[in-house]
Amino acid sequence: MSARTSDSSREIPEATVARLPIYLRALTTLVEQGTATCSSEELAAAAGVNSAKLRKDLSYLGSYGTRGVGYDVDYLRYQIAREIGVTQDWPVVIVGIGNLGHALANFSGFRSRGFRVVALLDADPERRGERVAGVDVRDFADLDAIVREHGVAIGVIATPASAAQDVADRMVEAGISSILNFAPTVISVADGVDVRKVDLSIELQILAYHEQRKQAEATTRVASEVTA
Amino acid sequence: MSARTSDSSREIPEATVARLPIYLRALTTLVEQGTATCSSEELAAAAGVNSAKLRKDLSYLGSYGTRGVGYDVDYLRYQIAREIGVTQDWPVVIVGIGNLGHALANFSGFRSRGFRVVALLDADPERRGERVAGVDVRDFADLDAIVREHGVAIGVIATPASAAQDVADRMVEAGISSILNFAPTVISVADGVDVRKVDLSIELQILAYHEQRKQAEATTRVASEVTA
DNA sequence: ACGATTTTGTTCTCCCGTTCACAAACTCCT
DNA sequence: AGGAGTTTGTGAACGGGAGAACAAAATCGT
Ligand SMILES: NC(=O)c1ccc[n+]([C@@H]2O[C@H](COP(=O)([O-])OP(=O)(O)OC[C@H]3O[C@@H](n4cnc5c(N)ncnc54)[C@H](O)[C@@H]3O)[C@@H](O)[C@H]2O)c1
Ligand SMILES: NC(=O)c1ccc[n+]([C@@H]2O[C@H](COP(=O)([O-])OP(=O)(O)OC[C@H]3O[C@@H](n4cnc5c(N)ncnc54)[C@H](O)[C@@H]3O)[C@@H](O)[C@H]2O)c1
Repeated sequence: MSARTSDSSREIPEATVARLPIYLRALTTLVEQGTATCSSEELAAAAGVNSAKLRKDLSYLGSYGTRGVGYDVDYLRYQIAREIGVTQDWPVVIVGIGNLGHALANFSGFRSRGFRVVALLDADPERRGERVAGVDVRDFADLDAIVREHGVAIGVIATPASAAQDVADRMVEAGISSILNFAPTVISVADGVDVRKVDLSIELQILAYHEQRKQAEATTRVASEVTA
Repeated sequence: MSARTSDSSREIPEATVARLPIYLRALTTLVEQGTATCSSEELAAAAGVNSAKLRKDLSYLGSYGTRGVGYDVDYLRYQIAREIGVTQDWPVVIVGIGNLGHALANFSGFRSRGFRVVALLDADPERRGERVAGVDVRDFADLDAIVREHGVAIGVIATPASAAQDVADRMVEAGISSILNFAPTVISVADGVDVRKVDLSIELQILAYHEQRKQAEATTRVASEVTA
């Protein structure tokens, strides 16, 4: 028997995967408000998307709604959490405990959303011994042991850009196969390793581009009104 | 004469706009290394994209390369910077000076990439008087005055999610028209205002999804090898 | 029991973005 | 000068995602 497609064979489009966490969050808010059911229209509004898109996204997971009624908030929330994989807890290591690393280590959203910081690592001996949010800062050289011990699959890079590629290489070597990179540099990894980046400067520059356009637009409008 | 399209009328696709900052960074690195010219192949490799895509992206800005030679690194860098709008300096305000706000205020990448933090604002009186990276933490109520004084167009939200929508509303009211939101919540704004979000939890959850897939895949592969 | 009403799940169409492939344009060497 | 070699800029084909629109399925009221 050929197991060509895996048993949970539904292939979920990347664009949909990126939105599932948003739906999950919106549903969690609804649960906290005591809402039992909601329509695709309501949930879409809460998530800031088109309702047709929401329904299509959910249809990739299965048929969890009831026509004429809507979705059971708690049930749908569980189904999405299961699909994403956050019903289990993911151990995470953070490398580079400077300004940003401290903020990340203190970030409560990790724990509450299915992630657990099992180690904080830094190359600088000065940093060590410090305790951030209940976790000791340890030597970067301990990476292998920690990954093996906790079965860590996800690593966060918060070092300067110059160190990011090296850290990524060491992570992959240690067995990590998903990396979230905060350093402003492109890192390359072997096939099968996922890298996502969070880049403040890029986001600001995108905003600046549109801002410039808006301002140019406003200027030419005024100019043309004057000449009219 | 109808000024239907603005004078710099080239409409740059959103996907391209999002990549221009990456090219800009790669070019800056090349300049620092003393490289005078580079081919689309080299630059694409540095930026982590396909070279055909790079060339098409650059073609929206104009024809700045030389066939058979490549691109003049410094010239192209300037052209991209101008197109994005980072040849001028953009004043920025950060609201919510907690863990993350401190890290952002200390982030050197702001200054070096065409942005200047002109104010740090917090609603908590306890925070005030503190000086972070040479800027005083001030009352959130001062927002209007600061925006007017410095002509601020870009605002960064680093408050808890519960305050984000309110902060966004106040920002827009004050005249800000581009917002970078770090709070894990959807904020809605009037037409003409751009919002971009940076969301750590979402990024981690996307990684978790793929990680789960990889692990399931590995398990079924082992299983089928055993039965084979 | 049955029609009116609501809301999902899905099909169909359009558009944007990616990639291939190649002619045009430039350099360099003889 | 001219041909060989390189590299850009772009036309064309292709794939995936967004949104409109609607049939199917459920509830509710009578
Ligand atoms: N601070 C921010 O708000 C912010 C925002 C966006 C991006 N970033 C990026 O995040 C990264 C970290 O920023 P930061 O402000 O925290 O910098 P930082 O200098 O305060 O901290 C960097 C830390 O990484 C450690 N480090 C350096 N090399 C290392 C290595 N090879 N292995 C392990 N640890 C190593 C250093 O000892 C230091 O503690 C930078 O790349 C920065 O550009 C920061
Ligand atoms: N710490 C992180 O690494 C991290 C990562 C991702 C996202 N976030 C998000 O960023 C936000 C800030 O995180 P944090 O860890 O810095 O939280 P924090 O509680 O340390 O800081 C929040 C700050 O916002 C201020 N504030 C609250 N309401 C305000 C208002 N109405 N106007 C102005 N200021 C107000 C508070 O006084 C406080 O100083 C949160 O939404 C968090 O979920 C944080």
